[in-house]
Amino acid sequence: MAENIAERIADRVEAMPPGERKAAQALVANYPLIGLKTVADFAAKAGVSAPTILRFVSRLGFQHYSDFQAHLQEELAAQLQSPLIRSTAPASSRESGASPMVDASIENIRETFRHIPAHQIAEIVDVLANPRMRIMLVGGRFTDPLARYMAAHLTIIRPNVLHLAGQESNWRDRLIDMGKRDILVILDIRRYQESLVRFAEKAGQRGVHIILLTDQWLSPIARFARHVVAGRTAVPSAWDSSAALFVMAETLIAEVTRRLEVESARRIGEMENLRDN
Amino acid sequence: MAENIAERIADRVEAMPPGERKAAQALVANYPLIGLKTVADFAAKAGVSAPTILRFVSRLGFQHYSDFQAHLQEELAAQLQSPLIRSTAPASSRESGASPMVDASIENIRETFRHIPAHQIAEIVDVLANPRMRIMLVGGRFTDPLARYMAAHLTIIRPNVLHLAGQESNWRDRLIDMGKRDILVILDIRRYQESLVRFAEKAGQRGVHIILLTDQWLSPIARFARHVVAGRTAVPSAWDSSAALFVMAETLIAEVTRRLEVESARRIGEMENLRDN
DNA sequence: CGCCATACGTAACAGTTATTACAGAGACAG
DNA sequence: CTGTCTCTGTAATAACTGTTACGTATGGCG
Repeated sequence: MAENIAERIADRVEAMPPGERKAAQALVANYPLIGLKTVADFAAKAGVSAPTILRFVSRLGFQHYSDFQAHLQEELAAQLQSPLIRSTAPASSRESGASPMVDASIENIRETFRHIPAHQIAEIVDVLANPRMRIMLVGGRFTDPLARYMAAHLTIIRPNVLHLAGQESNWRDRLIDMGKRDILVILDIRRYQESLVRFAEKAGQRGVHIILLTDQWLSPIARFARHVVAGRTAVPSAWDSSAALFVMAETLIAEVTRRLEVESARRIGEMENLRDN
Repeated sequence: MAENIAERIADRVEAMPPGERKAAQALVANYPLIGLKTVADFAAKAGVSAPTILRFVSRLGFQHYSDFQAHLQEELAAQLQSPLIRSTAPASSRESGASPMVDASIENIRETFRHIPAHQIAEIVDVLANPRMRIMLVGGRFTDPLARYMAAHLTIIRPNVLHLAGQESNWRDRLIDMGKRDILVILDIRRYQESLVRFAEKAGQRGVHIILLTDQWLSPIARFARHVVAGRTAVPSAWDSSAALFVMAETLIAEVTRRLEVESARRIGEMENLRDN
């Protein structure tokens, strides 16, 4: 379905009459641009008539010339999106330039991932991908949105995902139900919130598997956590940046999704069924 | 004459009226493919009418839309023919080591900011830093946490910041109080949520100043928005990445904070007083 | 040599497109 | 508030585009 048009041509070019073969040659010769022009232009370039072009695209499986063009455009779009293609770019603005804020964020992301061994991420993913464990997520004042972000994705691909929202008292009472089969993902950066620390401590005592995402100075929660991920947060701003932790969150989400591919596919299918009714 | 159209846009975008500026944004956001489609398609993507598109290309120095398209095609042809890009890729020499996910995220951030002129960010900051305007923030399924993140910061440095949480019906009823003195910050990436579009449309009709953070394919809300920021989202994952938009959010927060430095310092002082009692 | 099937182009048609003129909406100075 | 100027969308139009039907040419086979 999503196959390349160039390949499709190569497959069928032998079975084509001479005129259409000329069309095929002209198309691959300067692929794919003439395919985006009008039928008349295409025909002139190929040295055939317009109807021959239409018969050609019809043989490729497209009912309308516009379908054919749409397909070519999609291919082009995918190709242009791959980041490495940027010859027309002003090369100067490349290395830095954007803004100190952006440069610092990128540097933070790089540094954060350089200091984290791959096996540590793998271990966390193992834990998060275990469907028999219940996942709870909570964050501080500014990091709670990141917890929500993770929860929004995880809850789609696996069961038993819960974001602890609202007031501290709300989730403190949940402690009584928590135990060794629970995972607690905590996000906490400066200034560390006492309420979170207390909560984490009690959860740790009950055997909850704590995964902490924090900054490079390490929240005191690190003492109770089984896994600690430290992200760089320094940027030229009055605030600390959570960008590195955000990318970390997305990375974890992506990996867990990959791990649960089969299970989650079925799960998503069921969800869409439920939505249709 | 043989200059790049993207550069030509960057030169003249400041002198353009708002509608044509939206056209410029839409074109730069996914350059250059929408420029190769029909005027009507281009107009729909940009959220303006067809004549505005024609005035836009006219301002770029093209007498006919077809001239404009021809120029774009030549650029594309030159770009596609130069094979140096992929082979001499400098990204490998640079330590790309981390992971494809991280590399893609960094590249997305770079690309996003490269496509956004500095004055556009400045304009948005101007609006957000106006204390007489009320700011409301809302997001879609996965982007709502970003709205929360922005709200959490903005609400500290200035008054009248409100995150629209929960069900659609909750905020739809707020429309009646909304008008020209309101700013609505909307985050919306694929797959765009109908409820958000409807909400934005009605808000736009009431004169609300809409700032849209979306992906490179532009949410349909772009039609109603006064400011559109398009972030790259493609990563090697089953999900789209909001990392670029996250950095954009942090950048906006940082800039607004800087702008309001004096006012917010007093405000923060008062807040701490209130907390101590 | 004659018949048939396939391939191709010409020409007409219908739908779509770019383009233009015009009027309403909005911003701004007086 | 009033007039003016800029900007923008609506609607009509003229050019063009894709598409189809049809006739001609060509090559193979009896």
